[in-house]
Amino acid sequence: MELKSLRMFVDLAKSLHFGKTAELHHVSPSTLSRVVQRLELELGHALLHRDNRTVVLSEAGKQFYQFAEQQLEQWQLLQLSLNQKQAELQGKLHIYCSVTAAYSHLPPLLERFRQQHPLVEIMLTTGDAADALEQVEKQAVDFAIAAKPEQLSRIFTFHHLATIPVSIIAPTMVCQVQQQIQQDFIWSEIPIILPEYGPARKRFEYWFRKKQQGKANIYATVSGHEALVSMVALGCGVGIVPRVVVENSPVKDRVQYLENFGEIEPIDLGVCCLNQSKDKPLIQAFFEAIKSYQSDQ
Amino acid sequence: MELKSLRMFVDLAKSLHFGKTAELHHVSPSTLSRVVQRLELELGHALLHRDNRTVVLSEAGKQFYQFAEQQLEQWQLLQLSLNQKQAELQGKLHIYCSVTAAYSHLPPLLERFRQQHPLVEIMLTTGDAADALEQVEKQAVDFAIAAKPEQLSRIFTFHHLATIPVSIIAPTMVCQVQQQIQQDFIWSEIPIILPEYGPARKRFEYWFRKKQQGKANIYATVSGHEALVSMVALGCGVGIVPRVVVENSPVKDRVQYLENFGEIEPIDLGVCCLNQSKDKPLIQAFFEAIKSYQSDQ
DNA sequence: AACTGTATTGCAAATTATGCAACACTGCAA
DNA sequence: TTGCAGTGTTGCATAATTTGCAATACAGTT
Repeated sequence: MELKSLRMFVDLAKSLHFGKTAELHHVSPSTLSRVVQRLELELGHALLHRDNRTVVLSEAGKQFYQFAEQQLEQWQLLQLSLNQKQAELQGKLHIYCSVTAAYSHLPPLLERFRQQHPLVEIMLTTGDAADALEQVEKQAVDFAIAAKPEQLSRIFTFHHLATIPVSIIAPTMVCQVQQQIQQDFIWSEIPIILPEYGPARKRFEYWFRKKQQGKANIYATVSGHEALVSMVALGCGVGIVPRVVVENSPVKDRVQYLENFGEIEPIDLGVCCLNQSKDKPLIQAFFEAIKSYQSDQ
Repeated sequence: MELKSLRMFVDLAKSLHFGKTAELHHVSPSTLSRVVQRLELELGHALLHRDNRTVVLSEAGKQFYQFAEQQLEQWQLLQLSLNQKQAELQGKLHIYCSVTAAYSHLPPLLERFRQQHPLVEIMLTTGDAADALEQVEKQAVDFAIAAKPEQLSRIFTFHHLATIPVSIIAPTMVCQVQQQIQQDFIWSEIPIILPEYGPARKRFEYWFRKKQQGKANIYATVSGHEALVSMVALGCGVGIVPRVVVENSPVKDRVQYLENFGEIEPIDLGVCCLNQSKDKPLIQAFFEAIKSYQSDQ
């Protein structure tokens, strides 16, 4: 006996019309017919007397109607009570993430969390995505939005948020680099800009090694994907970054994606905290907000 | 949110042990784990704090526990109330069925019905199964347990009970008939005993016509499948009857089934009443008892 | 380090729910 | 009497969900 079924029955009891009630609940009349039949089976009594012309509540149906309204009301009271208790939660939450994630993935999660916990103060530190796990480990922050490394230490709890494609990008402006990629594409001659370390860099190294194209011509290593995009846009070289960083960059029109260079494994982006932290009320509440948000997608 | 899920949660809240509670409810621990997770998703709050060693109720879990117990109690009160009202139902119910059905199919249905409606008086008329629909149509009875004819008139409501195989039977005693069927099996020479009319007879006629074996040597036609079985047992001929009649006959050891003579369509046995009668409280109650019984099988 | 017991999860299989389309049916109009 | 309109039901194929096996993760104990 689902709450959804109870809501349908309550509305049917008021309208006494299968078609209209079905439409109200965005189901087909045949579905509503079966929902009612299942309720009747579970209860062991007919709830309605009906044929193709008339629908009336039976005596059992009248009692069940009251029961159903009561359940739905108690459910709402329970949720109100729980949400109010949650709203009472106070304190400060330290979050670390990249600039891009601060634009792309954090806002809806924060909105959901703050809806439920308006009294909790958020302190956000942004920086290089590759530093995220270290920040968590040092307990400089409560949790971070981070890319999952190949081998995640067992001291962390990781909750998946999104799968992020990684791409190789080049400048769109006319420059030596662009000429190089449009003519003879010799990888070992093209200046490459890499992150200092982190999942994107590891992917590039792995990918380049697979290509077996000699030594990479590393022009620069930068701290932070966003800076990397800027350098590529300026014509300094080609680079490898998560797509979402490009999409959220003010210079996204000045870079282009290089396609057809084989598969680069996407990044598993998620929320990451220490195992020992996950039972802390604030962190637990945040994880619940994430799950609640994700189950509504 | 199913009542079953609530019951599981309530027991889990008491035992704080997934394995034991799963066993109590005859499900696997993985199922229980998921049931709880679905409740948590639906509620938007964690109900338990747990790892592989400890399970404790969260604050939300404590409130939900009270909510769940309340729902289950109210559900029981509702059912008690409805069943008590049903028990108040009085009157007389006239039922017609064959002798065999009176032994084979009616008892559990009557038991279920009388559990729920002890004050209702039952009047049972037994007779030839082929007369069942006529008795209903004449309103000599309220309903009958009958075989569904090929074309059921639209004035009847029919509720399926069982699918009854139909068989050809012969005597086991040493006699002329048995010698005939063991030697040259010439159908047109074997004495055949048929019901006067009804679904079994129609099936035989259809089946024999398909066999294209000349004119049937009809030795006798009898009123009632039970009498037919007796005559076959006495060596008077072979006959065609629903298997269940044989199974409930005192002379069942004196007849044998003739196999490998092609498919005979089984009988669709059910409860049958007039459309205009089905909303009568007593008849409606009986149909509800049937459905309740059937859903417990 | 190995073991034990417990809760969780990937995944294939089983089960249930859904909606389309057809059906059954009744009241009404022609 | 026939045809139509509107309504609720049902067979069945498909989609969605649930279940349990087996593997996994993990913490406490030895």
